[in-house]
Amino acid sequence: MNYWLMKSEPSAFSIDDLKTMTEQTEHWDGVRNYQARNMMRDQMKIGDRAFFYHSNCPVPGIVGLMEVVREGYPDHTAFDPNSKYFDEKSNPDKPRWFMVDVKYIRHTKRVIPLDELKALAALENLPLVRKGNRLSLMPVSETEWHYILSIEDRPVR
DNA sequence: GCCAACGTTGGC
DNA sequence: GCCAACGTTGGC
Repeated sequence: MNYWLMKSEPSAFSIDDLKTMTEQTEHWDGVRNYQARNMMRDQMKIGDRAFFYHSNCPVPGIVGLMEVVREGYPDHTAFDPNSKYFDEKSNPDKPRWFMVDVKYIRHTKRVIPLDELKALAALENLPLVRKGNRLSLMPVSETEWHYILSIEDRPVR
C-alpha cells in the first residue's frame, strides 16, 4: 500500500465537503502539474491512503484521511471550456490530465498544523516541509504516515 | 537547447 | 496583499 498527501484549498473543496459527497467520494480534479499528474496516472492504487491537507487558509495542515477508490483516469474538466480547469491542449482522444477518486475515511482528531510538521526531525524529508516545494500531491513514506498518526493525540514540540 | 518573461502556488 | 520559489511558454 502507498501513502500520499493531497492539498486542497478549503475555500474550494474541504474535508467537510468530501464527507458530505454521495458515498463520501469525489474525483480529485484540477491538478495541472506534470509530476502530480504522473503520480495519479501511474502510481496511485485502489486502497492507497492519503492525508487531506488544507492549504492557503488560516491554519494550513493535515485535517483528515482518505482512501483511493478509483485509479487514474482522464480529468474531464480539462475538456470543458466552461471549467476553470479547461485546457485546450487536452482532449478525450489524448488526455493530458488525470485524476483519481478518493473516499473520506475520517477527520484527524485535530488539525495537525504545518508549523508543527515543520518542526519534526522525523519529517524532514517530507516534500511538504521542504523549502520551495509546491507539489499539491506527494508521496508519504510508510514511516512518515505512521509517525504523523502517532502525534494525532498530542503535539510533539 | 537556452533563458527571460510570465503565471501560479501558498505561506505568511 | 506580498513575495519567494518554481513551472511553463515561446522567441531565438
